[in-house]
Amino acid sequence: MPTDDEPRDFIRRKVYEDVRSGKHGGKVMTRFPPEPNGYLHIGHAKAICLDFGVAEEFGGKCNLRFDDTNPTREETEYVEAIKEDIRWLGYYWEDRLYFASDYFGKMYEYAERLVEMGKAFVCDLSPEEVREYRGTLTEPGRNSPYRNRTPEENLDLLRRMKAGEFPEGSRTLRAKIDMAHPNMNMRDPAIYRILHRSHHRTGDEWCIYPMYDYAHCLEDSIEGITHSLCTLEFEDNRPLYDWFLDQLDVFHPQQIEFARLNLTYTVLSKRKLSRLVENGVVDGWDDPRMPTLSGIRRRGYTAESIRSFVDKVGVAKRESTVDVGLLEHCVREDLNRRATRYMAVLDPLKVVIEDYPEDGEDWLDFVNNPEDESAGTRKVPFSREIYVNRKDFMMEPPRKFYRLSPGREVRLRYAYYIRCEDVVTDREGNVVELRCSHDPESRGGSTPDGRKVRGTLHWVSARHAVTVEARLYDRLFGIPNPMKAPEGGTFMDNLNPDSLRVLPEVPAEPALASLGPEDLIQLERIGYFHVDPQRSREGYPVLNMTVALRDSWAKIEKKLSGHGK
RNA sequence: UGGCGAGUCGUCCAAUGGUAGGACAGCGGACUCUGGAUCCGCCAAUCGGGGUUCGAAUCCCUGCUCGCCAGCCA
Repeated sequence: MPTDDEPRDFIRRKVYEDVRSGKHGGKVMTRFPPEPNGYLHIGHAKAICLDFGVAEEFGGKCNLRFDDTNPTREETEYVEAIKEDIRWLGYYWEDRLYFASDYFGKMYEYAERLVEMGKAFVCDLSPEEVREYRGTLTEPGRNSPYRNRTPEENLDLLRRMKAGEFPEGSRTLRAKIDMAHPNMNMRDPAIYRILHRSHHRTGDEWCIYPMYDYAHCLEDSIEGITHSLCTLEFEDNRPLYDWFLDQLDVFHPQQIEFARLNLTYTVLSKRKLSRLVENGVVDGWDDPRMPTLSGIRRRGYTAESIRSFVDKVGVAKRESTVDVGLLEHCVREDLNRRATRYMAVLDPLKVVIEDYPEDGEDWLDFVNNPEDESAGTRKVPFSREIYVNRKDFMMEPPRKFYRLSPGREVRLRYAYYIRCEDVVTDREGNVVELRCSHDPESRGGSTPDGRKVRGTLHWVSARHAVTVEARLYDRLFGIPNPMKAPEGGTFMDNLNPDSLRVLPEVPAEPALASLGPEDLIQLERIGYFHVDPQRSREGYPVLNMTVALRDSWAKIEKKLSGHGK
């Protein structure tokens, strides 16, 4: 329980006050209630961190409960994937794994009770008729002609519904509230519908299934949930949540709503995400470009960075869209601390050190992680022919360009100072090779004379290089709000065509060949990468770019070209 | 023209009658063997109009804007 500082948001403040005032004996119990019909995404991470976090902070517990009340769309496959995602995020439900379907019996008993109390009735209206009778936002609805059936008749009908005597969709059990209520949810909402479907857990035991509003409040009540946290769109459902619990006179949790997470350059809805998968825009639910937890994980995001992100985003009731840049900041922050540094050259340009012995070789000390001294050093091979990045050379450098150009001296990271003596071009004038000299005094990366060299380049010894694959990812959508579609278009029209670039033959230092699966690394001066557990093969790691390093040269470059024109 | 909810720097979150603060982004600088990291600084906001008060982002009135709700989905 937070001691010195005040609760961080309105939910924690409410819980804090309830605990202090002794409500529920000062106990806190929450739940994370996913429907097992799809994969979890970063938006769910916010809910998970809130549900589990609040419980943890106030000495309570959080249940994992699958809200499986609709057999037409739920599957066991999702149950396992969801459990894995939550575990990965670092939250534990211990032995508190529940299913709404565990309570079907109890819920049915309660339904009979409502019928006996005259608070629910069996309605024979068709779905179309129900819609007509419901009225509109501005006009009241009309009572169902079946609304006045006696409790005895209703009970008999309900039992026969349960026994499977009626076809799917022919009848419903409805709450008897008020067809003129300004809140549509209170206009005699359905409690049970007939569905002759096998359920992933209860099989064919049931052919009537409870609706969300009826089921959810009872699930919470049965589990003794004190604070039932959900998103804003359920605000209108709260009166109904309370109504059922009041009628039944059972333990009454409090539902509290908060704004769901939205992200720029991203879509976060199962429907839209599945459209990306179905249309082959991405490789699957765990494509590293997907905002699903499995995708993000494969991309190389750490659980810690997600939790830190959720923490920074905060919780409120205002609908908002968080800059995806904040997420990127959070991974960089975490990865900077923990990623081992390596060198690889994405766009190689050959450099020959002319005054270096033909078959010479040198193993130089490379700092594994400047942020973590305990990570130590390793040896990296150097030789006469190396690769540097093509963009680190310019024939005619603009102002403030500190890298290689004719006659210019730069440092090779942890190796030598080299000077560009000559440039080899092909017929079209393309630079194909650089001829350089080196200063033997500069071995390791500095000279006794203390001379200043501004540019430091990463490099790979050609003779020693191993080959890796690099997969460079960019935002899936090209504009901040993908939903802002052109006339007659959809969010699919806003896809970024360059969201994936594959470089199958990247020369890299030898150490990269022996990376373990799921290693988190930094390729110096490029970005953070994650060894793809599915695509990598022995000796040929496939590196997913998690996020690029901040690139202030790119900014300067942009500004220079902007002013130049 | 029904009900519910929300409006604070570009973005996200604080301040709950007493100096509008933090984070990200942006801009400038220092430092640096990653143009990374780090450090310092700067820019930048209370939806409008009335009112109450010594004092209002906060309370009252009024207007405006945005979101959600008419599944036998959750």
